Amino acid sequence: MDVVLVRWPEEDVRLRQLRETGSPRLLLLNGESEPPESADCLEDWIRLPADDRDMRARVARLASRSETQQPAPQVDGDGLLRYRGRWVALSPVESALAITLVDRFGAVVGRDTLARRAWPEGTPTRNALDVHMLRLRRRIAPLGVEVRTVRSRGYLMQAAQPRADAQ
Amino acid sequence: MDVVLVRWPEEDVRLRQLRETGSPRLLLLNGESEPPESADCLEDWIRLPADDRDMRARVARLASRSETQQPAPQVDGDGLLRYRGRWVALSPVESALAITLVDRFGAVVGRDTLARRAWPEGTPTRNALDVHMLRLRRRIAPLGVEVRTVRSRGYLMQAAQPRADAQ
DNA sequence: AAACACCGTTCACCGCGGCGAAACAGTCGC
DNA sequence: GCGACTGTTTCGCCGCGGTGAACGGTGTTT
Repeated sequence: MDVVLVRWPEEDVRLRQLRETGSPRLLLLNGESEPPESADCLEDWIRLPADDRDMRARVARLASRSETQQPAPQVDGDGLLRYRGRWVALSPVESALAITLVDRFGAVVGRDTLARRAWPEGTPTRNALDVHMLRLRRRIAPLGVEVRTVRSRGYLMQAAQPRADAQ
Repeated sequence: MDVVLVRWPEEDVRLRQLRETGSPRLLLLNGESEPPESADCLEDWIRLPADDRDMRARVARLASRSETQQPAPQVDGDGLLRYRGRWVALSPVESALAITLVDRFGAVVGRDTLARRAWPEGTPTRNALDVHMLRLRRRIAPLGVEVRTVRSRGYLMQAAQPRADAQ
């Protein structure tokens, strides 16, 4: 959803409308005006005159909040997994698995679901899925994407978490 | 909860700790630093030198948000306990216990209620519930959730209280 | 006050099964 | 023929659920 810029306090009527509809909005404070008191997470403000970078950063933050979703990777028609401007090539089996995982990014996908997508005719062996998952993991690691195992439930793809093993 | 002021980018180690614990924080940007990209509603930033009113306004807004936001954890259909954007996988028994506790987040749940939910056919031994509760406690601790004992009444799940002892 | 029963915590251990990972082998395309 | 892709076997770790036991705090009884 687009972030709306509102001059404040001049456009307070418009501001009230935006608050009701829940639109993300950035208030542009003129001169010595008092900052608004709203605690709404979709509202922010900046005092004019403002650094252009700062304004863009606040707009971007509001936009990111309004989407609520973390950005998911994409698998294009050529078997490339794209994420944050970078990509890696996937093999056919890995593509099928990645598409299924990306489709439910951040949520668990069952082993049976993955197996059906990758081998509609029937899984070759129980272990085949494990091995391909291992290969997929290693392939996508450089992009900052990881596949976590949820024991006896399935696998989950997400943005790589900062490792806590440095202790 | 008090709002913490963090110099940025100098104190990025401290910032990471605060993000993990979910403490509201205001980043003080030095000179020409780039604004941070976090979309977290409990994080805000301001560029130095700053108007004192503006700083107080942002601190007040963060404080207000941290008070109004007391989200309960959620147990999704795949046995993941989610809290503040992070999650841990629970075993089946732990899921049953966690669902019951989350259902009455902040209130006491009797041992018999928990036992019936986890073992509808009857508790295996007297000790089973205690052991699983111990395991659940340790599992959810990294999320900042704790289970407190109310003697002869039951257990209570809540956001982890800051420890009084040094760490 | 001492003894006791009750309740809860924590640890060590076992059996089972899911999953990870390496190594090897077969197939296909350039 | 070389490398990429795929499938299989094998080994072994570790998560999970359950049990017994030691330990400690609390309230009650004698």
